[in-house]
Amino acid sequence: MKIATWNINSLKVRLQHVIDWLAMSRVDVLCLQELKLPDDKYPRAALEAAGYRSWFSGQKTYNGVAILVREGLPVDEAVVIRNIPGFDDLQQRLIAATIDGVRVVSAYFPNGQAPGTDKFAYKLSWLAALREWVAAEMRAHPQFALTGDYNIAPEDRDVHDPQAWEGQNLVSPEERDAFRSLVELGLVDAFRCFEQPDKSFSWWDYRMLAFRRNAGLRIDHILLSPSLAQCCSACEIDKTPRRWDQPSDHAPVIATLER
DNA sequence: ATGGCCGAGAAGCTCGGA
Repeated sequence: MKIATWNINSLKVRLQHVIDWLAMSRVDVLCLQELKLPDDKYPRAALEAAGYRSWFSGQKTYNGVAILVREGLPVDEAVVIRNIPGFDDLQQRLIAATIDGVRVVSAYFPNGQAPGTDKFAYKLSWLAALREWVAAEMRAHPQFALTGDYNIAPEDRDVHDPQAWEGQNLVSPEERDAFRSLVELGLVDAFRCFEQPDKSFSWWDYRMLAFRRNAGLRIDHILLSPSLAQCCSACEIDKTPRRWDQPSDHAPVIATLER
């Protein structure tokens, strides 16, 4: 089973990219973030024509997440969850589904703007609620994958210029502590299970020719429960669609599970 | 030189993103 996560920064603009990338990557599950469209504008039919069924939680203008599942894979409709249970939130940032026995989460973590702001406080409270829910969810689902745009670069090697970024949003100690607290639940960063090129990133600013200079951050992640980590044979960032015309600023991350 | 680029939605601008 191949699972991928991709922040597409508007599904309306990037629909053809998603369809083209599904055709070339042949992933079984694709988690999307930043749909930026309401449920009634979701392009369900076009994605079904491409061979994928969708579960989604949309929102006008901002946020919005989806899980695309290749036709033929069984999905337990009864246990699809939208948003973090018990965390009252108008922003649509999380959806979870059980696909062929694997609990998969597509999450769009808050950006946080800057340490000290209200948005940063919201990010930390969202992260705390996520941690509590994930702890319970892992007990119920031994095969568990937490994928998405974390908006956290967990270590300095995930940052193109750690000195310039020190203390800033996305790399601050509070955010990295929250990331570590997820790892302490037993989750494994699939990308770091394998040899990777230096300066591997998943996001590059649209400005300053950042992609050409590889001035990026690794903020999109696939964290796996121990039993899934054990059967993970590969994890990579696919920079191909970042080179296409009118790209998303993020590249997809793919994990391969031998199951 | 702390802005540059995008997308969305309301209007030729502001907000949010990371």
